[in-house]
Amino acid sequence: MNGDYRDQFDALERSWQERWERERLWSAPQRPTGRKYYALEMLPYPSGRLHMGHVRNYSIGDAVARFRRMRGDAVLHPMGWDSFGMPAENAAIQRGIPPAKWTTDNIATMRAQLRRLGFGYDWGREIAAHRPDYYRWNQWFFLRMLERDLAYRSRREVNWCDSCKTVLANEQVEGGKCWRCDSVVGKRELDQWFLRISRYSEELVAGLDRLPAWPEAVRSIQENWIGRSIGAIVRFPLVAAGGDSAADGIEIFTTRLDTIYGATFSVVARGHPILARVPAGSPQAAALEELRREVAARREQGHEEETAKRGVDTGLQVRNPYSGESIPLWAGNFVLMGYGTGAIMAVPGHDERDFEFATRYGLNVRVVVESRAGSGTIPPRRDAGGIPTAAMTADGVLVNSGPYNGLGSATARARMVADGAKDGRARESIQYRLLDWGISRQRYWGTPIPVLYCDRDGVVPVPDQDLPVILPEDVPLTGTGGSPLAQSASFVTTTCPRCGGSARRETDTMDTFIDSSWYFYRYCDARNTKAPFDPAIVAAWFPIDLYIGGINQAHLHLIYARFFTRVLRDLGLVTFDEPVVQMMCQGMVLKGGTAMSKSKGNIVDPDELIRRYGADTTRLFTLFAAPPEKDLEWDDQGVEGCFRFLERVWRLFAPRASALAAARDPGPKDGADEPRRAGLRRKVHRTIQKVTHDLDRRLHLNTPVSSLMELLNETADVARQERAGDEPYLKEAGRTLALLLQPLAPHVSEALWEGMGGSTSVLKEPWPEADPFWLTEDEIDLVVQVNGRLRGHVRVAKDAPEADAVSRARADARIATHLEGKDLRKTIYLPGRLLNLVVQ
RNA sequence: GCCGGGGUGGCGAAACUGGUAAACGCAGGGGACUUAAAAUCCCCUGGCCUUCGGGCCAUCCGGGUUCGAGUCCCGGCCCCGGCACCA
Repeated sequence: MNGDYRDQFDALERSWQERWERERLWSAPQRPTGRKYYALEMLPYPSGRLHMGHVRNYSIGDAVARFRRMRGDAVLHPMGWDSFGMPAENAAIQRGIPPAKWTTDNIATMRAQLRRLGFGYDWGREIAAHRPDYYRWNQWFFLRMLERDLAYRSRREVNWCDSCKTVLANEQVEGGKCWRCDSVVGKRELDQWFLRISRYSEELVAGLDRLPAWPEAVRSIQENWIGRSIGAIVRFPLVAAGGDSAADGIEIFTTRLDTIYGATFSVVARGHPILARVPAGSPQAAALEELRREVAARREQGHEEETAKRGVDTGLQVRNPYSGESIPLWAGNFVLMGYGTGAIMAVPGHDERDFEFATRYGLNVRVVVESRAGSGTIPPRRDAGGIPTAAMTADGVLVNSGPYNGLGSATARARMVADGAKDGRARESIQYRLLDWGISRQRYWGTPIPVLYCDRDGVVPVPDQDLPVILPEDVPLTGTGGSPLAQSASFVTTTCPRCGGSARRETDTMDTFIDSSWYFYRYCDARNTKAPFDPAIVAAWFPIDLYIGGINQAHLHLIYARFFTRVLRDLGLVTFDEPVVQMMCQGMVLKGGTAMSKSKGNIVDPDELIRRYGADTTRLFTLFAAPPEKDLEWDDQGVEGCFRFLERVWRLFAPRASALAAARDPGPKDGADEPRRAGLRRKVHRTIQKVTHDLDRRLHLNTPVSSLMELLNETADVARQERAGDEPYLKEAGRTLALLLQPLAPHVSEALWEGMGGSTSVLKEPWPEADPFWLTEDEIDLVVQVNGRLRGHVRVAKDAPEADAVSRARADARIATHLEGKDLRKTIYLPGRLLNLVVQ
């Protein structure tokens, strides 16, 4: 250990990386015995090269993994590749590189980058989604879901990205645009495979309350996304020509049953089955057809829903089962077939949308809820003729509501649904915004969906023993649309396992979010060829103690992962509901105030940083510059600062390393009577305490770096005036620094440790423990306040009686001036901390 | 509009459960070393006033609770994120 840090960090880092791998230090046991820790970071898509977001994510995870390792936990810290997806296919289309080659080349590059950063992964558990030994289990899970009616085929309107030529799940449409290519998403009606995530809506939303160590933002996003509404379904019978209630009718969903006496019309979605009752050839039928055509055309082009509400009077009438009144039935563009029952009762007096619609078409507005006196809600605004000019949407007191007059809204809702339930008019209902997960993709680079179509037997699942259905390689990729697999005759043509006749394979592939919905289980038992994993091994490693990734996955991957876990539970493969105990969402890495991107030209290249400063500096800066969950503004000079810190560590300890290695360790209370040595020892032990607390309980990674900088500064102060006999104390400081640095700058940590006599990797050393003796002092500087304002300090014993502290304070000249001529009314005394003198 | 998260020096940020606001770092200023520069090392750096002892004002704004509030409560402003014809 000598020479300049600058000249040797590269060789030093590489040699320790080799040593970690040679000694297999990150190889986790097949099954942990004793305390375990599963540290997981979101697996990367192999896009080509690592970006700073990856570096930040993985630096945080590696710091925690190294810390836990030194604390003695069996640590599982795996890495893998989310390697199915469209960029690979686009590379093939644009540059003629086979997707598999593009993908494996990128993986090789990025794996080398991860190694060069020194991240401690158990590479023996590496997985890649595009490999048949992984995706066969996607197929296996799909078949299990098919058996349980959790996977089903349905024709419905789906999101269509015309640029990506594929269907998108709702979760993958952001603000009406494709999450991947940002082009406008339209609607198409297609036959698709769906996973019945809606069966778990209630569980998924209720389970959020049992995730206290998840960020509030993630829970809130998921809650909004699932969108639970409590209300009632009410049956409105159709009014027959003669005025009687007909046998059929419509069901509406409402959260405001208390306003039902104000329903002056009803509106159904343009695809509602009741519209079959509109007489063919009637003017209403023609108008309806016109509405459908217009809306469909606009939607296909990606104009989501129009802002203007439009509708057609169907000429049909339905009967309000509470008031008995007959009201007109309309079809409207703003009612969605996919939510609730596809039909609403319209209460324009108390609902803004209904009011807008009623105003446009001159329909009646009736007030049935008045604001409660003194409630602070605004009463319905009315024009001179007493006609409301806006909807009053707040709860209040019922009027014009027959037997329910005078009741509060909440009471009325409860009573009305109970009354309705008795005679079948209404029933309580909870609706969710969350729709089933459409997983069919008309693309090549994904998991083949393991079903086939037989003319005789219909949809036939591929038998388990025929898995995996291998993704064929002889497929022309043109990007012109349609499922590429349909072009491979040898793939499509097969025989039906039931009748032996000819059959066609499904040519769509699975959404790649399937791949990442269960990969964290596979890590536990990554080479299992008989099953996706051994439940006993998963039981030993789970749950994931800490999962780190971007918050942009909150309503995507993080919901799918929770859904899959529940499916696995129902399959008997796991015994818990939630896979992740603690979730951390790291902030973005910005430069110049915006996210790094090629188009903005503000990219910082990890390789360049490693070349100039090394992995330790790169990691240290990403940890130091901001707390993990906040966005990090890149600062080239800040990076220099972190490099300087490591240089200073080196300069302080390298020249004296062998002397310190030879020095004895200080005894428990050695140096206690010498202020500079005692001061240094106190700093050492306080630093241990602070760093441990921040890493263990708070997961703050920026403050430990600060603490270690402080320790270095104080050690340097002592060393500057070094005296004979200081070696044991400098040794303690240096060795402690080496140990505490391991999670943050592991290579320097190892070199320091070795230089000062360590014979093994720091990873095998126990995490240091603070000695309580050095955490307290007998005499302390007591803070003295007068009326809550700092006026000075007095030196007293740490447990001095109050009277002593007060008399010492009075004796202080400065404090005394603030007490002069005033009465001491009260004293607040916290021994060892603070004295507040309240005077008047 | 609804839901969530935030506003602390020139900048990134500290401040554990209410107890010395601004630790640590960056930038800036001054000094040492040097023929010089770089590097390194040391000191200073929230604002205003000062008789150089210190005093006053400061954590988005306005109130409140408290001996004491960046931290707790009420009201408001601004920024960021999510959802948004969801009945």
